[in-house]
Amino acid sequence: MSGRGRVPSGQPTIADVARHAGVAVSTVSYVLSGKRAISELTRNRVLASVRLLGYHPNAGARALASRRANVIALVLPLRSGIQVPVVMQFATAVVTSARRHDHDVLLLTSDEGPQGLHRIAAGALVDGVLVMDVELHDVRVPLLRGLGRPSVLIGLPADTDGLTCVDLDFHRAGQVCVEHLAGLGHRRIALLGAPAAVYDRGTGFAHRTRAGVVEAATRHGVEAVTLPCEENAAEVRARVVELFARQPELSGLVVQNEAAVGPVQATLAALGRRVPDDVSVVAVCPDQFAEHASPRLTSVPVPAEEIGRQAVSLLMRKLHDEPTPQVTLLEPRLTVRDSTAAATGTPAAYDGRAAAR
Amino acid sequence: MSGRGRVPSGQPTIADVARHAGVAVSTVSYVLSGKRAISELTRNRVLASVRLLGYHPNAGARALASRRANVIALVLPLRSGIQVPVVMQFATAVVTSARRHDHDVLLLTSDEGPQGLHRIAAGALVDGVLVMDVELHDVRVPLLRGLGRPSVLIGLPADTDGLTCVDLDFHRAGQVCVEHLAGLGHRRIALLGAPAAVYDRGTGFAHRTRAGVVEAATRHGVEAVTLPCEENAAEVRARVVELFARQPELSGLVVQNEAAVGPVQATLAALGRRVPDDVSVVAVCPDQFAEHASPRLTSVPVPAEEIGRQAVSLLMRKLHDEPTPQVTLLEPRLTVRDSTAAATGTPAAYDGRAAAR
DNA sequence: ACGGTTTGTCGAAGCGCTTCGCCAGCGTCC
DNA sequence: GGACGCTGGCGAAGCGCTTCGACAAACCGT
Repeated sequence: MSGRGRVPSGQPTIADVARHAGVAVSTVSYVLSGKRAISELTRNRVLASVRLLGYHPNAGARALASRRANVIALVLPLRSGIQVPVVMQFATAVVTSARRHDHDVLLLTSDEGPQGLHRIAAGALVDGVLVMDVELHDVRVPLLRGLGRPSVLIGLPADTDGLTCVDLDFHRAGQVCVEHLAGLGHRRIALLGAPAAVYDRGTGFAHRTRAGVVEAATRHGVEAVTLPCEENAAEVRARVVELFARQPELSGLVVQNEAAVGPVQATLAALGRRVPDDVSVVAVCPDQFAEHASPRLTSVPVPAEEIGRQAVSLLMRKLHDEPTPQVTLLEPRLTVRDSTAAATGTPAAYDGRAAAR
Repeated sequence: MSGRGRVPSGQPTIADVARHAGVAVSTVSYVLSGKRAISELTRNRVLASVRLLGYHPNAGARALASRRANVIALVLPLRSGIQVPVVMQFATAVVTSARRHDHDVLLLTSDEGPQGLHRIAAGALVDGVLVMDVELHDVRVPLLRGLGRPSVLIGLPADTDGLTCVDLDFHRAGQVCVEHLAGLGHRRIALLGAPAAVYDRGTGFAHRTRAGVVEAATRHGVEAVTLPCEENAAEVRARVVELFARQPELSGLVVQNEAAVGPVQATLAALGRRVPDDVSVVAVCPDQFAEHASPRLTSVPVPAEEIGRQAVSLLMRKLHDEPTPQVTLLEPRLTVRDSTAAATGTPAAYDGRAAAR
């Protein structure tokens, strides 16, 4: 009379495997998790049954019983001024790394905002959270602190206390670009940066790069101008023209704006300035992009893949209650290609007080 | 003596809510799901307790009991020749729509391959699957057919039997571009397409666009050349130069390759061909991209957002066992901007047998 | 030969939720 | 006024898994 009979799911359960292998359910569980010693003989019988029946543990049941979902959340930005290909690279690196740690990735967009994070975490849908594109004073930071689940940030907020953050060392990246140009003898350079909105909302990487550029320029006695730059061709052209109007002797350009790279090259060509003969260009952009430009660009790539991998492994460490550093900054590396060359300008152009500006 | 005492999770459970509201657990459940009538009075008491305690249902428990995870999988490509920004737009549209249907999105990359899909589906981690970038003879298609979970494909495989597919009508898109150019009087045009690899692996959109272009050209008595095109600037330049070598009278260009658009414009400028005075250019690319180019490009955008929304709502329909059409093709729309204009070439150039080729 | 470990396995108690069946109380209709 | 149908609510049985404690059996040293 008890036949309440819900339809069986179709998928074999751990009980089916146990029955088929002639062991207890718990034994199957221990074989699969390896949390207790099981004899070779039993293990093999169980594994054979698993394969034969095509058994896959039910994720919900597992999560419920073990209090671990084996899923992490990835919060991606979808705003303007975002380097789309970098985000994609990053996302795929995260998914791939997470899989290596036997986790899946739940995708969230920033626009669901803080309460999205809360919902996910409180509902135990995910064990931890990866947040990308963190701003200096990000509203999500306080939330993350009290989330009750481990999290790792990509990017550096102003106050990193109690957090775990990973990012490229953009300050150093700015320096590296300048040092490269300075080493080639360039004495008047400019940084063509991200759109103004990106600076305005306090996005760390833009500010840090600019600071690095300015600092290194000062240190090397190089005159440096920094300018934000929108992402449309006309605007880029205007900015470049403006730069050369302000400083005709300009011979080095650092471009941290993927969308601007093409237009910059076009504009320089139109102005009759050859790259790298008259103007050297260093870009902060993905390697692939730099390779495909013409001439191939000397660049400092954002190592999205490595940041992704690092972020995941830091998060895994936190999930296992292991200690993690608060801040992990990756060393930038500059790849020299065909867009930079030694300065040819008259040395007189460098009058010794260039660093003053 | 029963105090086996696992640590309580910290999060309030449905039992806590029930106790606090002075009702049965099932009543709380019914209030929250709305699956049975509950009096206004009780409902309000329960909802108040929910808010007060900050209750969020446990996703795992819910999935286990209801056999629905309220999660869908999104399989994204990470191969070359992929229009990255389109993919991103698409992904965010999917996440946003899914949230509107009270679902979350699990991100998979194609490289985990078929067994990744199987793992996810068999483990009941997701209720349904969205697969992007489907090829004509995609290995995943047979798998999807036997997956036991609903799925929706973005893109059109050769055989759509028993499937549900959404895509832009690329064949029509090809036609629309040609019709626009033909309408402006252009009689010799070319399609600069995706990288050769994309055609080789049988990616539907590339083939369909090309077919549409060829078909419409034939129909309108326009001479059309189609050429694949790699994504680096030097290669693009070579292709464009080649095109004009083969056909000096060329006055219309359809570009279906986002990365090529910039270099195409640069090359045309270098060849002394003005856009749109000498050559009209139509691009198949995101609107944003077309807006940011200079001159602004007449374009047929891939409506990633709408495809994403459609895909999600089709999947939801399948999850509720409602019937869905096998193929949903979205009508392309062409936006005229500044890169196309009436042909100025000598009418003599059109000798009446142009359609022959 | 006998306590004491170790090793391998089992049974059962949940994890937090949904859903089914049941029933008390009411208004309704001949 | 008794049979009937609704409404609103309750209790309990799972969903499929993990994990704890128990416990035979094998193995040890003495």
